[in-house]
Amino acid sequence: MAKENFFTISELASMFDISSRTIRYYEEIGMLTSESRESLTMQRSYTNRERRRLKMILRGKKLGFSLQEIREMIDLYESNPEGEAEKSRIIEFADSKLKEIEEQIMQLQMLREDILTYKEKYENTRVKA
Amino acid sequence: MAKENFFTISELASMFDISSRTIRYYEEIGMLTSESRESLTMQRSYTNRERRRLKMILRGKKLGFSLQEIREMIDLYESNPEGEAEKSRIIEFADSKLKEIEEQIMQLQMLREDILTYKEKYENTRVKA
DNA sequence: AACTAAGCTAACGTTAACGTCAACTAGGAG
DNA sequence: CTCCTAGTTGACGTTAACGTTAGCTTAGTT
Repeated sequence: MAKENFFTISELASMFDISSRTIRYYEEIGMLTSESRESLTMQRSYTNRERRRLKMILRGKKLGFSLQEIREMIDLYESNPEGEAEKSRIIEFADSKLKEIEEQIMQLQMLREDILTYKEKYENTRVKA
Repeated sequence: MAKENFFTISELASMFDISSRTIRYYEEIGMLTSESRESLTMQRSYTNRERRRLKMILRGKKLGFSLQEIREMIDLYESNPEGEAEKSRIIEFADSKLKEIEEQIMQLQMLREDILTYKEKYENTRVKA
């Protein structure tokens, strides 16, 4: 019943308004994997799975994280902890990321307040001439 | 009555745990200005004014903005609009930045939720062996 | 058959944001 | 006076994240 959703590289690229080169680069550094290539044409093809992964990557970028940091967060999503040690290591990592994110949210809210303040200052300012 | 607060470059650097080179670089690209140099020794000196500016710059960086974007936002704080046209241009810029920031906050909150979800998933997972 | 569009690999180019290093100077400590 | 520390100006080096170009293949069109 699964819809046969396969995308070419340029289709996937235009979905997110990025270049094909960017997608190949993400694969190059192991952040994205293409389905097993058609062994004849060597063309990459993507499914919704990769589309979601790419979406996560781009969200991370918009938030100011490096590709390396994003990779670690995605690994978090996909990791399957073997043993209690790894499990708690993962949970610790998640907690530290959560703290970081909450701090970032706070800072953004402060920045927002600052800009609002200055904006209002201008709005109430009589302009010369 | 103003306290005589003058900092050397390395003092200012260590306040924020950055290098002197970074501060010189910010001056190089015109994001930071040092007080009129001692014309003899050519040494830079900074006041609380520059300290605040630097703090804003570093906050912007932590939030993922480029130095160029940060410069524009700081210009916003310091601009003194000449004429109605510029005034409304500035207000429009502020509004667009505010939208961007609010969007970013939303995305961060979603990311936070995602990580929380995955974290709980792991916490409730029995680990093999 | 000839052409065009889309994809591929390999490799070099580019920009932002500094790091690093060399060669110099000014100000104290001993 | 000598040495050490901290500062200065170039200028070249570095890394992440792609952009760009060349040379090749395959698939579909006229």
